[in-house]
Amino acid sequence: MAVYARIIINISAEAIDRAFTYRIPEELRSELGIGQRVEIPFGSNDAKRTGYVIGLIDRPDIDSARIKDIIGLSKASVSAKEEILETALFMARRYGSTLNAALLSAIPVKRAVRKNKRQLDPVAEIDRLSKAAGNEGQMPGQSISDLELNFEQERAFRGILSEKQRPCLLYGVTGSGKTAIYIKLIREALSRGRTAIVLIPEISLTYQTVSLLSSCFKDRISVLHSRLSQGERYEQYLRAERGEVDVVIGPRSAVFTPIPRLGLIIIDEEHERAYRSDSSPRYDTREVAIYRASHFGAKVVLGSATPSLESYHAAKNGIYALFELKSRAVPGAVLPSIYISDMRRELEKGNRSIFSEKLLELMEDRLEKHEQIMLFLNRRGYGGFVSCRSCGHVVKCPHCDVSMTAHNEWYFDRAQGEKKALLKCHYCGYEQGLPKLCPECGSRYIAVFGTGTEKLEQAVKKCFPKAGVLRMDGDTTKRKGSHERILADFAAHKADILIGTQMIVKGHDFPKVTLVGIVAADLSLNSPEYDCAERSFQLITQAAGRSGRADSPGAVVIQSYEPEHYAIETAASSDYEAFYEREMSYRRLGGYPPCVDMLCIRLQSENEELVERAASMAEDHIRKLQNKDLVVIGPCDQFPYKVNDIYRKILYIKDRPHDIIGPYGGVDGAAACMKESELIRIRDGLSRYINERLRGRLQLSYELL
DNA sequence: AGCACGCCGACT
DNA sequence: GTCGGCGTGCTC
Repeated sequence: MAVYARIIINISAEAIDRAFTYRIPEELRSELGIGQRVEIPFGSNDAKRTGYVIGLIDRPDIDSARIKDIIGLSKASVSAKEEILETALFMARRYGSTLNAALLSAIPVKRAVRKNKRQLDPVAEIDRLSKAAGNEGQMPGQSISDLELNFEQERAFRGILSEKQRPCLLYGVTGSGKTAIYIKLIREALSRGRTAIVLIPEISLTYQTVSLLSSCFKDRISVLHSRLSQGERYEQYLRAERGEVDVVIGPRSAVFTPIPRLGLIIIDEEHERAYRSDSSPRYDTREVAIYRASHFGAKVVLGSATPSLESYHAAKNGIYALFELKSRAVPGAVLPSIYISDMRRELEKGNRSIFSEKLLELMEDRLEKHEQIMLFLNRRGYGGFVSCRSCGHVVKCPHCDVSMTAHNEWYFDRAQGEKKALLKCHYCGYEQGLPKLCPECGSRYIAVFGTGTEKLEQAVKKCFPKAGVLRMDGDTTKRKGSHERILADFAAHKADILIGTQMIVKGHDFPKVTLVGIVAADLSLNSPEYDCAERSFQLITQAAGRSGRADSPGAVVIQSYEPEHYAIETAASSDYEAFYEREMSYRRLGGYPPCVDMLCIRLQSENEELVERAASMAEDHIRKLQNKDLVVIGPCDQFPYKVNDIYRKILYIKDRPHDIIGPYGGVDGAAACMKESELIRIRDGLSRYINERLRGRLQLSYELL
């Protein structure tokens, strides 16, 4: 019986980011196991701390006189299954976080469920919400009891089953019935006595999938909602651990569910950004899922209508197995006809409105036929920015390095005792009134430029006064339940036109929608990220995919000032393959992922001088490594440079371009080991180097792209 | 992270 | 002469 335990202390600091050895008291020796949470004395004053047991040993590995005794098991004892523990340790390695931070994100903290609060059964809750949204948990034309797959679906299903080793990428056009395949796969896993995890980018945006799955697997399912309290979440975690459920649905954190006999992980809408964690450890859920699955005998299925370049690239190189669905599942449903409106031409023709002639014409037609319309504009608020036409001054947020956005609401200016139009900062929420005079030059010619959803709504109401209009964006969905309310009303055809941002394009299925207008397709086309074309392509394709999902044919109008851009052209012709080729050649040329591995180091501090010095030190240090395979880019300002009075710098390090990529590229992950060790080397040296020279509040984080 | 040890400036 | 500044190093 082991006498000593290797323990990670619950402090997230690099300096103590390693295991410490403690003696296990006699009475604990039989019950103590790997993954358990214990209390231990730490430091010169023997402060009581918690820690996780990550290993058991018989002989001391240091001078035994220095070894202290474990105090006991922690009361908030959530013991991690070895599977979860190993996955966490992998994350620390791969993403350069501390071991403790990795454990914290993989293991929930025990919290009591508040008893006075009405306890919601998450499944019932989803059912209720999806009923409210008018989706009776059914896909049009397909009932659940006799889930029949068409030829393509059947072929993909069989193919995935017979793939024993590799992760499977299921690439199926919008409306092709990927969910039906998921259900069949889950049933198959259950029939073998195995369990499944279904990952979705965000519960509230995927009622469709959730309600369909929950009606199929009734009481053996657990849904991890973002609205669950920590206690409720913990309870679901325990249910899974005790083997009371067979299927867990949830956002990225659900990949850590300690469900026994895991046989299948499905990642729906695989390309979504939400699968990357935005705080340390900045893990990529897809990689974590693949790690867990491949080490513990489960299968991974990634599904998307617009696969990420990484995944498609991996599939093309045989690292993933590829399965395609090229047609829509509902008999008679076809992909929509797509029109591009060149807004420069519209201007030439004297059309200065928000709508192109084509869009206007089709809107009239649909309203007449009593069909529904969705208008997508990726900017909330009334307008874009506020600027002075006389001197060019732009009103900026005092706390962030971004322009303020005008809103169609009143703001009461207490200092001047008058009502003004509201200006909001979309990064920190700061509000102020629209100045009457330019604060810079005093001119009266201060005006709002650009168009947001509020202005679009105004324009629609003016053009079609009889049409029912709903708007769904960050501002109209702030209150709890308003999200569902809007969707339910639209599904019940209480409105003809739904205007909205990103959130209306994801996974909704409104059979009566036969027209989708993409009002400003190039809004995000020229943002400064290397993958902005990919994101635009995905957004346009997903938005277009909302049209004509049932048997009446749909249309899509894409409005753009840059219609010859390949992301728009290929999205319009629904040609993913062409987009992929163009985008890959650009990534190859520019040396961007997935053609190279890229490490992104973010530095932030309230002290501007500090970030700047730290950033140039970081650069200095990496250059000194003299590794010819590493290319340093930057440091440069992160966009926005300042958010909430915190200054942000970013540094990119590219690894030598190589063709075989992907973390678990090789079956044994040889490629990954090289990358991980390089990351650790950079990280270790880096923080020591910076800390030697600088003191003060500086945050460093790492992301691997 | 937190704490002790240690070596230089202005103070009861 | 001592109190206290925080730079440095260690924690099983």
